[in-house]
Amino acid sequence: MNAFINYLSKLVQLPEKAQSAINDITYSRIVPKGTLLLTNGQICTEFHFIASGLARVFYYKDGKDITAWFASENEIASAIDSLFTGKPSIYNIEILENSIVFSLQYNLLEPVFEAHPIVERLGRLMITHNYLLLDERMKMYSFCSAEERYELLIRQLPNVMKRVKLGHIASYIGISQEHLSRIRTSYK
Amino acid sequence: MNAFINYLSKLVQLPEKAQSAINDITYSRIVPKGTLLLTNGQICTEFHFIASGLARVFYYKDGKDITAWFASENEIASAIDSLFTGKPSIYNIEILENSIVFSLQYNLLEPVFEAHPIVERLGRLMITHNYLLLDERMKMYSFCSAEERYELLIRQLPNVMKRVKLGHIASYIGISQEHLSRIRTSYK
DNA sequence: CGCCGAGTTGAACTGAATCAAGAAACGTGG
DNA sequence: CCACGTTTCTTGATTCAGTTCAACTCGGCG
Repeated sequence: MNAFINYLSKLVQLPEKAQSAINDITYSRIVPKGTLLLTNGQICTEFHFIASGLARVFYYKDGKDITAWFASENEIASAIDSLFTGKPSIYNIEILENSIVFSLQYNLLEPVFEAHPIVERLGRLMITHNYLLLDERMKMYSFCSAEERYELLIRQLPNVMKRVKLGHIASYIGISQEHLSRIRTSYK
Repeated sequence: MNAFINYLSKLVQLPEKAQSAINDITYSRIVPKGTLLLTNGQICTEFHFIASGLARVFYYKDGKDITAWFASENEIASAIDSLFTGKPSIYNIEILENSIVFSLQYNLLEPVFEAHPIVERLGRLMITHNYLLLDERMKMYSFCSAEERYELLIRQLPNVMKRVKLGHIASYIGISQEHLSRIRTSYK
């Protein structure tokens, strides 16, 4: 059982057959730091499970690079806007550290859903989980000051914080790099 | 076929049996303006389909009332933080206009999922849809000015805009009521 | 050494909040 | 149908959080 199936198995009990059906449409590889798994404008047809390493999802707004999401060990990185709609994505997916990535080919998933309703459930649970995360983030965004957002972040993603550039974090919580730098130094 | 089943049928083709299984755990009623379908601290066990009328989901942050979501005709209103986790909700659900509401008892849904995998799919698609909406909103939040957010809003929810109080809209887009008032008058 | 990217610091500026007061709109009872 | 209080919306003045731009520091690396 590989790292990806192991991750999925924590969400639902997956019978052997369902496991191998998923494996059949998934491939794994070592991805070097700096690789772009997706560039904006492309259609995203895979979703990526980061078995080890670190990825960042970002987009451009008025030429500025805005971090939308970080995905570290045992997390998912994908351009949901494209994956679920079939339209070109506005997101880029960048690998920040040498990583082991499992990529599931979403466009081959439909027959697996048909054959294994348990996988349908798995999909539902995974989206639900991410929906709750996003809802949490949304609440933090509206009506938290820059300081509060920073404090929440170091509680929520302490490990990621140490591994990424300051500018990436700043755009993730919606403030300028300079201001984040000041907040940070004012804490001790 | 009632309004709720009709709505669901646009997402997936629902066999008769699945329809009646859903109907069995759903009840409809007329809810007068001003009713609170949920108060924060309660556990939310139902999700509500607004067949006609208007609802608002909100929470309190430092004593201030913050709108998290509007749901008008053919939309869903629920406290997802509680519904999907079983924990008490931070949200309140308020009916803003006399409404016809279909309430599905979520805690009775599990056996329906078991018996009808198509309903599992329905659940997945509904969450996916809402996830994309939230993602859209998140992007608008980060890195759009108050004006830009207002403009986006009148394009996205033109009908809701005319029916709710200014303060509700202001907190929905994360600005003060006074500032929204100024923005609004500066447009013509 | 000297360059280069990343982070820090400073000063001026600005978008938006807050506080406070007034103007409309609304509903209710007489 | 009007008078009243209550709620909602607008307007003004002040304040503040956070941005912007520019200069500077620091550590790594050819």
